[in-house]
Amino acid sequence: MTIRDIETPLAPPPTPMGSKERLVAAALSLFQAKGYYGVAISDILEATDLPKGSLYHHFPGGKEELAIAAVGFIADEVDARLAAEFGKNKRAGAVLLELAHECVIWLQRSDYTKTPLLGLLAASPGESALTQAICDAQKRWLARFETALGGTEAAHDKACLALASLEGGISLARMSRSSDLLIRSVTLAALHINQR
Amino acid sequence: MTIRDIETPLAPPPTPMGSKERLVAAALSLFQAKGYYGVAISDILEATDLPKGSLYHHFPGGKEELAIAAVGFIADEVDARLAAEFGKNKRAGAVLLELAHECVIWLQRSDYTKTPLLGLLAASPGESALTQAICDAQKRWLARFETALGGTEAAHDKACLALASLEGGISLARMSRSSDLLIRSVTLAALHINQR
DNA sequence: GCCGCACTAGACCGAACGGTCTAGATTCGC
DNA sequence: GCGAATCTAGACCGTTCGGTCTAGTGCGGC
Repeated sequence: MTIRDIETPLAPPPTPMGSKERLVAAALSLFQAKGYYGVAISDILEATDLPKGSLYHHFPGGKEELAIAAVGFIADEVDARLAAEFGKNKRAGAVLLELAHECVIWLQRSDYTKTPLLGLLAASPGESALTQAICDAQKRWLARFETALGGTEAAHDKACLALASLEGGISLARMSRSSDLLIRSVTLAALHINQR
Repeated sequence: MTIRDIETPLAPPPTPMGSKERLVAAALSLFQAKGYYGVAISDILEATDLPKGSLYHHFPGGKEELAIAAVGFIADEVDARLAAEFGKNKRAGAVLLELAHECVIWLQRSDYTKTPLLGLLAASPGESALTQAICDAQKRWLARFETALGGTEAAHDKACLALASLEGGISLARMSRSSDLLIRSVTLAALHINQR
């Protein structure tokens, strides 16, 4: 695993990443693969080829602060993506499908080791700031779907189904090492969401 | 955390559990809360009040073998439950809802620290026997839904949606510390599944 | 030139990790 | 009653963990 394996979903970095950005990118990638406890600081340092001093300079809060930054990064990334897609007046089901297809690509690229969104990061210390950050990210994504679907009570339900089928589908896909189950569950969910 | 906090979903143990069963039960409960890497052997021993010698006597393969046993336990438990429910000729949507409601109870009982099914255990060493065991469990549950839904291609799709919405919904619920999102996504999925 | 600051570099620390091993207790067939 | 098998008990081991700390490096303004 080197820093080159880590790609931001859209917009490959035009400027060479600084140490801080590289740490966040590597941390995100590793956490998505093995969860919070499964990743050692030394793993992250190895992936970035940076010494310990750099990490604790940029993230005095250590592992948890870095993890929170990683969550914030992916949260922003996906949120911006959702905003852009919905801005084109796309139907919610179509946006969900698009997001799912991108997740499939990530899954395949990582040989089904990485969980694209936040799934595995949920294996984190309970009641911590990290858990809160993950929760916030999910709330933001949920809200995007909800407002795009009209903001009604039914829209809320549909948004829940969208996100749940996506996260759940990713989990099933990663375990079975095949994107099939993810595609199936998400397309069916998209179908239902697009109905009025 | 004591052994008393751990409850099998149905059938509270009539006979006092032996050391081996207690280890499996405690391990399952802890793994569901913090994932594979998040649980130390010492945590399990503390929860069961058993010495290390006992663990390595019953599970010479150590942590991973114990985790596999825990996965097998919950897999059988849920599988048997599904078989029983489907045996009553219940509609798949109704069975899904029932399972979800049981998950809600577990979530609430654990104050949203435990992930009822296998979600968090997915944070496990890739390519291991443990990952395989998790995958097998999910395959079995999926097959139950699939055959109950008629065994067609559409049935397969619906089964995927059922499991994905359940696992995904659990994840959302745990993070938000509220069963609301789980209920919403699962009821919507159940609705769709019951349609022909 | 040179001072100050942001950052790199990695030795070092105590604690906790998973796992091994030997000694003792208990239970069982006979 | 007794010996073997099963299980409990916990000291012990080497490794790795997250985190601290001091020394050094490079680059900016002045």
